Amino acid sequence: MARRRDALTRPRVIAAATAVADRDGLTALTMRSLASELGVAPMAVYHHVPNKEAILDGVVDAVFSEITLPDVGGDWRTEMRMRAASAREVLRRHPWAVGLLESRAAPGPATLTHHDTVIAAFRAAGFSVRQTAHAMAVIDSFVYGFAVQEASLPFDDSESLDEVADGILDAETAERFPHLTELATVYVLEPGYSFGDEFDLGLDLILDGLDRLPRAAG
Amino acid sequence: MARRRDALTRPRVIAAATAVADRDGLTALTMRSLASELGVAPMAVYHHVPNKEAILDGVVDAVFSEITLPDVGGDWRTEMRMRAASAREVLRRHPWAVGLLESRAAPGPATLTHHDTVIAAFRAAGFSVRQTAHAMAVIDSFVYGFAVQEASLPFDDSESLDEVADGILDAETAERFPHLTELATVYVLEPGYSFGDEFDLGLDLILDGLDRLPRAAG
DNA sequence: CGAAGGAGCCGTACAAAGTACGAGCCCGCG
DNA sequence: CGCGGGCTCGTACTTTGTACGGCTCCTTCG
Repeated sequence: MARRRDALTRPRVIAAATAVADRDGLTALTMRSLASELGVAPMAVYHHVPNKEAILDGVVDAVFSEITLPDVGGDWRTEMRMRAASAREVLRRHPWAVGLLESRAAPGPATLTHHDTVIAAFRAAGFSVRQTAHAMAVIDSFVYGFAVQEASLPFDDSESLDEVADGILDAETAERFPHLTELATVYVLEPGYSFGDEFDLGLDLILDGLDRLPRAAG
Repeated sequence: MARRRDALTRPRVIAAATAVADRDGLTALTMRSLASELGVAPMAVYHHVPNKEAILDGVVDAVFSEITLPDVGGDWRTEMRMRAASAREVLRRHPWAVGLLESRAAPGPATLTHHDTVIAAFRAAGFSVRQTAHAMAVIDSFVYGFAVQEASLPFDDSESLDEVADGILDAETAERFPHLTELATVYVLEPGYSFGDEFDLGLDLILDGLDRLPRAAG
């Protein structure tokens, strides 16, 4: 099929789009920058993809494919903790992907595979269909929402957030938002704090809650 | 200050932007459509706002201001349930807002007020600073993530999702994703199902988990 | 009451981005 | 060796954000 060397393909287009978004941000991902990344003229891309929307769909699905799938039949808490951690890591590697999720209705094959496998893992652990739906809704909401918050953090985790705080927490602000200021100064701004740690705390809280549900088999 | 009648103001600009986004979607919110909504020439807007980014910042803050604040000193579970429900409802009214959250680093005054009040409510209920941070991280992640998922649903909740399902769940798909198909057919596609119900379930699970934390005073 | 000044508004124009259209090129097959 | 068609490209049109400078009308002060 590949007539000439290094022929363009849909996967190569998607991969290049991901690379550009990772490197320069989602807004920098234009048909022209993408073509440049591929070493090709802008219009060449359109023979492998109908439009930019399709590229974004493909990119989201590619991101999903990076998430490690749970082992069906393994301990569900272990597997789900692993999957959630992997999802968070992937979404941290591609922060722009979270914003894309919201606008994409049609899931791709990797996304469907992901969900199917997760459902299988829950069912194998004795969760009822209904419980599985509940469990996935909570966990996925938490993971996505956490990713949204991480993406909107103005610093790159444990970077000099003092500077950032200084910009926001001036004297007047501190007076108007005393509780926010307290939280920031006595906790968030302490050395060693990492918002990322909240992920494990929250996830454990949710997994504990799910563990408490009455279940058929263990 | 308002020299002529119906003078443009920053709040009016933000409100009009919100209206356009609600009515026609975020992509339809352009400087030109916004100006048209205001009955004004495109460039007129720039005398009240430095650029489009500032409008989006303002819109996000305006959305936050719509969320009902918790009553500091009230029962924290009741208050937080109410706040979360309000937040979800607001984000359902403005589905495009979720995607904006991710790209906006600088919080506006309404956003700061919101967070400050929530912190105050937790602290008043006996949560330590650290526990408050944990609690907010879980709850907010859940709420945002749930909103993301709701926004990406291809149907308007309890609309004819049979049609949508028919499009996705053809014979081949059903074979490749058996667990997904099972979940869909025996639960999601049953009459009376609403993804929104998962919100209350998940929220209760989280609030239960928070309730189990050792706390100073009630 | 009139002139000055500035605030608010607008018309024009340009750069960047998505993409339609049709021509050119190059490969494998006959 | 020639041909057909898939891949690529150049050009150009539309839409969007926004810089620049002019116009207009209210407010203020003499």
